[in-house]
Amino acid sequence: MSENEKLTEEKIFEAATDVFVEKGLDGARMQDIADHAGINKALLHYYFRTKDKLFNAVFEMIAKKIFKKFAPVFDETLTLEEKIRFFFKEHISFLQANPRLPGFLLNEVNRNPARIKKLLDNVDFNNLWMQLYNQHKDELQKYNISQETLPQIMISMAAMSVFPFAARGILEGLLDKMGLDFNEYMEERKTFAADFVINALKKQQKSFFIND
Amino acid sequence: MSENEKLTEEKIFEAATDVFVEKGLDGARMQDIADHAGINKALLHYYFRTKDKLFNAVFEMIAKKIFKKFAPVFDETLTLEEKIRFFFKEHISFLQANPRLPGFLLNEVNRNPARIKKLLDNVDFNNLWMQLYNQHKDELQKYNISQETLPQIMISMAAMSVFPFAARGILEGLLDKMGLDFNEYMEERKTFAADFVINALKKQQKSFFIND
DNA sequence: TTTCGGTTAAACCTAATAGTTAAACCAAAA
DNA sequence: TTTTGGTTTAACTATTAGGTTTAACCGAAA
Repeated sequence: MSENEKLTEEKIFEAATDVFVEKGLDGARMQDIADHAGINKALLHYYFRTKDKLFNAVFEMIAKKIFKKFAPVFDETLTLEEKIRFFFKEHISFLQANPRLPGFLLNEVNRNPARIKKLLDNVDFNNLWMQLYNQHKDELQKYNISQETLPQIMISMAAMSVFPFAARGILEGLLDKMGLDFNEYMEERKTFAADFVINALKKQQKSFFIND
Repeated sequence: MSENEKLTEEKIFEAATDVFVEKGLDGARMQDIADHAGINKALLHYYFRTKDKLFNAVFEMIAKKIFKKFAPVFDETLTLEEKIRFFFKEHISFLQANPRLPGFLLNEVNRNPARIKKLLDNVDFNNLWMQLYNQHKDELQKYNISQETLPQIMISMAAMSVFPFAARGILEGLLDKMGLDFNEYMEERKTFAADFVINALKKQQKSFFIND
């Protein structure tokens, strides 16, 4: 019984995820979610009393899933360059498998910024930057990168990875007109973005060091 | 009379722009737009028969406004480096004055990609890339940049400029926790992004050239 | 003064939607 | 066999939203 219950709840949750991601909070319909889950509206409300509760559950799950994907950047066992390559490879791969998540998350957060507050409050970003800076102190100093520019760099990396998916509706059509395929383009981008960022950082090193 | 008519139409249009940008197509209410415009619902429908027609008018205006801001990149009178600096300064300034436009545009295009098709069909991108490539042939060859990587570079630039605004709901809270102000951050970003991209490109030059 | 076009007010229609309710259903456990 | 709990069916409520209608209003032009 409780087995069955879990199964139904999961079925609902997955259906709700699909519908909310595709249509957004405002555009989603409870009937549509019930249909997707293969159940009826009464049962849907029996499990998740209101649309809002259901949405919050879905939203929180997605937000956590996405933020978790940034974690490897704080993994200690890799060099800076390795981290950058690893990040783009992993992060873009994740987004290729979940291409609609960025647009969904960004839009819903913009509509209601309070939603993300709770999740953000659990993270000490100042500490994270410091941790990251200390992990790569020598590399960063060699490249003449101060702790204050770390946020600019990190946002730039996130931007290069996430933006094409958030702008997919435009980009896909644009690439299509040039005979390019979005997925191939993103495949290339994994290495392009890594090279791009690494080059940008290396160029910042003090002039009396020799580039290799 | 016709003067007055134009004025009312503009009033409605501006109100509709505000409401649609803030709430999105699904979240916007015709009554809300009428209230913002200081008129009643009957008159609103008298000027723009349906919500859809009104939205399309607003959407098209915004899309054109945004795309126009990319035009300077194809201006012939600047060097590549000048263009890059000019682009970030101008584009980020524009977005600072219109911070919600990116999120709005991206979201509505993702919900209904067909919306952007018409506008995209009027542009010959292959030709634009070629034009751009020819304008800076010597610089690009010196940096060892092929015509095929131009789209990657352009998207990266768009990403670096647009993404922070599209992700404003998250970024603002994040920066706040570090004692940073979003607007100051974006002010810095105008030069950071330009330096970043220029460095990345310069680093690509063939190894037997000397970086300066 | 009359006419006319933009405008208002208010009631109205219709469809959709979130959420509720109550009775019946049914498979599995007691 | 009886009980139980997840499930269905289907009708129902209340509310909201897009859009319509009609009569009245009002300032300016003829």
